[in-house]
Amino acid sequence: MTEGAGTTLTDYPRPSVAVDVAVLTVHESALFVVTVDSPRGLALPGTFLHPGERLSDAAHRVLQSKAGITALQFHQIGMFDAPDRDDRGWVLSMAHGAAVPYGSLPIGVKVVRIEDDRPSQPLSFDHSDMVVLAVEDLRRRYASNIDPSLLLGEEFTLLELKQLYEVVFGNRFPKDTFRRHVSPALDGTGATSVAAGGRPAELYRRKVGAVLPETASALLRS
Amino acid sequence: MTEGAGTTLTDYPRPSVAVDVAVLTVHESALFVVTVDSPRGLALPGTFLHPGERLSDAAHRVLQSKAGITALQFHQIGMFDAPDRDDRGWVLSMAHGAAVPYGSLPIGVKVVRIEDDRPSQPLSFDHSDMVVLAVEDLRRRYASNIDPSLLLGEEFTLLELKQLYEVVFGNRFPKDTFRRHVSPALDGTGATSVAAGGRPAELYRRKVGAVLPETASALLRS
DNA sequence: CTAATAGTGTCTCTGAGACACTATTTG
DNA sequence: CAAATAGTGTCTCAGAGACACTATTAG
Repeated sequence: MTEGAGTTLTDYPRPSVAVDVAVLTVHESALFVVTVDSPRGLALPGTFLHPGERLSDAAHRVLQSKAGITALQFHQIGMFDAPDRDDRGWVLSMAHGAAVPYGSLPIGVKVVRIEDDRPSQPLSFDHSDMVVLAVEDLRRRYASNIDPSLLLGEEFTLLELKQLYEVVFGNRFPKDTFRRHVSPALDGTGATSVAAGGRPAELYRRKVGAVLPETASALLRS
Repeated sequence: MTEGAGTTLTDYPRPSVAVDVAVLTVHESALFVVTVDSPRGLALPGTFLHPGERLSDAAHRVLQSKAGITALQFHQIGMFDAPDRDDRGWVLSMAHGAAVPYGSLPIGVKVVRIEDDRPSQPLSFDHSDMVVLAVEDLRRRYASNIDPSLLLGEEFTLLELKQLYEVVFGNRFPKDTFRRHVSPALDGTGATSVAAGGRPAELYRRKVGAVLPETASALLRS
């Protein structure tokens, strides 16, 4: 690999490498993405990579420091490499996706609604494109596994799960069909949620290692 | 995004950014990946990013210069960022995947067979992991579209397509079931291939914009 | 009781996979 | 003709989606 034959690195000018994170969340039957105010306008939280730092560590660091957010997993969405994408110079940015429960966000965090799979307000740089890709990645992951980002807690009712999936995929699902698609990947605890004016719903847990069948994907993407 | 508030870039040390390419091809009923000899052993073709260069341009450049290969599309597979992954220093590498027909490879190109979804010989650095991800990406793309990398030409018979898919997915498919899954995404030309000891097969073209249904994915991944 | 929500039995109809048949070529 | 490969008609059975019914709570 990688150039020449020696044991020294080339002395080409090197790019700055940044990390931007699209933190998605669900609230009021809609998807939202966390944003911060920057000198260049509304943007995703981002930072430059520190020496020797891992990309996911930088993603973790910037969420903590700029928004007080702790996310469990970061997913590489794509490297944005247009030479003129940042007018401060040559900056490559590794876009990351993450998802956190709305209730875990610190108060004061700015979120932008996602409508028609795009941010409802334009973001700076190429950050809107990053959000689009992050939503696609979220759907791909949610079509294979049950709420892998733990937007719901460890236990949840099937209604809660269905409503979450309806927001993530922007679709409606019949309750019986939805149930039969996802239940093979769930373990029912005996416990029930508190009744909300009707029969109490059973609480379910994700089965360890369970994956949704390909047929579930067909339903979800209608 | 991205640190501080000013209009200047930070003066942190910057990583070298490399591009490595896993060029996959199909030959003798098996998947292969193109490799090059490097001072550190068998490796994927790779190069450092030149100033202002796009990642895909670097991928194109390294294939041309190191192996004489021209690929049509490059897919970002993942950014490999372990700080100690390269003993020459701090080198991030953007792994790319590509696929080219075996017949388009220049003579003398070294290929390594892929067995059980891994290179049959260990590669240097983290390049074996890159190949694993490139194969996954290839399958994801081939499950959604008909031979999107044009490993077959513009026209092909259904037998050729089936054999290609059997290699890519490491599966066998019944000819009639396979046909019924893929034919909605194909246009039949009237023409036929030259007979090979039996009835000549019709030649098909990819329908523009056609995608394979989710159900096809279930068959392919058996 | 009624209202409200949770969960399931069951019917229908599509369509995937299997099998066998027909079609078209070479020798 | 036989042999070989291409392509299709059709049968069966699983299962997805729809509908309606039962179950369990609150008031």
